[in-house]
Amino acid sequence: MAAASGNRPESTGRAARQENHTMEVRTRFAPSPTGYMHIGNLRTALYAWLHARGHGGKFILRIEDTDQARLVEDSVRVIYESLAVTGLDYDEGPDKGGSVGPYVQSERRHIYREYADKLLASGRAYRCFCEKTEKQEEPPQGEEKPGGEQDGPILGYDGRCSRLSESEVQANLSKGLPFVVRQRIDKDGSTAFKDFIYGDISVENKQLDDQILLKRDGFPTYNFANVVDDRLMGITHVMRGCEYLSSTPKYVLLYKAFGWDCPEHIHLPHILGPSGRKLSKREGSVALSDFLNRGYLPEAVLNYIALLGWNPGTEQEYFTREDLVKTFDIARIGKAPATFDEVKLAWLNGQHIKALPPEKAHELFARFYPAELAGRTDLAKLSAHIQGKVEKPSDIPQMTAFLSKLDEGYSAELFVNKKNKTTPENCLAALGDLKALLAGLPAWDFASIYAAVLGYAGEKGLKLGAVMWPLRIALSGLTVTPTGAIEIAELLGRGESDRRLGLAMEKLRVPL
RNA sequence: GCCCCCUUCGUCUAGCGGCCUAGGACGCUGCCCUUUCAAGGCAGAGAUCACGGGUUCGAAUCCCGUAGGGGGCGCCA
Repeated sequence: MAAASGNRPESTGRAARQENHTMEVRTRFAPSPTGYMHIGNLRTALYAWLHARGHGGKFILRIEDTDQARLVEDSVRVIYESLAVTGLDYDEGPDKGGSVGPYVQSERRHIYREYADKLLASGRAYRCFCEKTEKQEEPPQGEEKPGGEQDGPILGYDGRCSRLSESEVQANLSKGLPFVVRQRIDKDGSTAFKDFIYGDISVENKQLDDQILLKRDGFPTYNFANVVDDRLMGITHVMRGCEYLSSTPKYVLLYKAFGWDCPEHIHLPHILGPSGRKLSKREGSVALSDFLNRGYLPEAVLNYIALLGWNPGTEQEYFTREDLVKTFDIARIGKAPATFDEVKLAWLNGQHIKALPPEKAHELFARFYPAELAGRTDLAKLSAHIQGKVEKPSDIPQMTAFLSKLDEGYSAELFVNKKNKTTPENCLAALGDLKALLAGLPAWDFASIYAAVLGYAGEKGLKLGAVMWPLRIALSGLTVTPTGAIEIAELLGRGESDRRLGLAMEKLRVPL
């Protein structure tokens, strides 16, 4: 106990957070099959996985498919693939088995019914025969709310069926009326729990609705299935987004109703999109596949999202998956939401690309080379040249377009550069000399071309940059290229290099 | 509307009462470099720690309030 704060609620500062090491750590990732892996969910999975792996515990995959209306075909496969590609391996799951299965909620309906019956028997739950009340649709975005007074839905269920007599219930039942099972919540007092990240959270019970446990179709709600499953599966640390923070007291009440101890609750701060709202599809990429398709490495994505809401307490930012396992600590998860910044992700991706063995980098880049480049240049060599500077492989087609086709309309003004003291005149002269020099070269490889250019610069008393500048532009039509000028010449080949040099000279003969 | 949570450079963050004239990273700017740009190395700009009160010899750090932001209030998860 942190005594520093006297008899005030305990500090939620990091030093005050202590872990319970008495039992084996079991964490779970419990996605619902939506058809794609949301980057925020992936972070939740990552943290849960890291915590299990870092403590020699078990990581469990559970599929939460209790919403029959929203089933998306093939979406469980997306979950498997996402976890596989990111290396978040699980010890128990639908396709792995385990002693507390099944691991798909739709296959556990008899279990939920059994537990709902227990609650019904003890009076902690009741049958509700009321009409279905669904959430009304939000008004379309950007539309004025007339009167300006109708924000938010009206507060919950009035609990009328909780007062039904036993005979009334039996009568309804024999009439075959459909019903849901609701949790009976005493509206007096308040319910508190201690979140590992956010500290003491307390909500007045009158704020809590008699939540539905079993739906009309017999499927459990998330609320109910979650509590039952986490308990039955022996989950010690429940990690999930903090949108559940204010409804957790309801879950706590459910644990109490069963006479169960609560697991450790670890609510994670949100990841925000550029607008400051929860990261969502409408403002850019949220699916893991979006990032993978653009050539982000799974490990870089993991590295980046790990840092969104967590930090190691050191200045290290580059982490392999194994580094993360060694370093990750739930005590260093923050409370404030974090904005997703693709620019920094790209930088980190560049760092991970640099660390790749050259074959692996080439394998990654190869997916992005335009077909027309394949026949013209040595792509493996190109990959080696650009490995140090590619951050986002999906940029490759645009970065390398000049190699397969020169944009001949580039402006001769590009040759003028103050720093290198280049003018159209001296560029023309240099290019003329170089063209002749290179044409006579016995071998066409980097070393030979470089030696020739270097020799020429020395002979003329020019800075190398002053020679490279016009050469680069002549060969590429660009002032910025992904590789050095010599590499370009080598990749282009003797004939094409010569042609481009000639073209540049023609351009330079026309006065600006 | 009611409830819960959050608030340090543009962004991710360090910070747990004196080490803070607030540190690091991305981005930005500049310099260095016998390949321009990039990469790499170095340097710099950038935060009156949301605001206002209090506690204290001393507060970014503790307390209270205000504002702003986010989330929840579904037979969705």
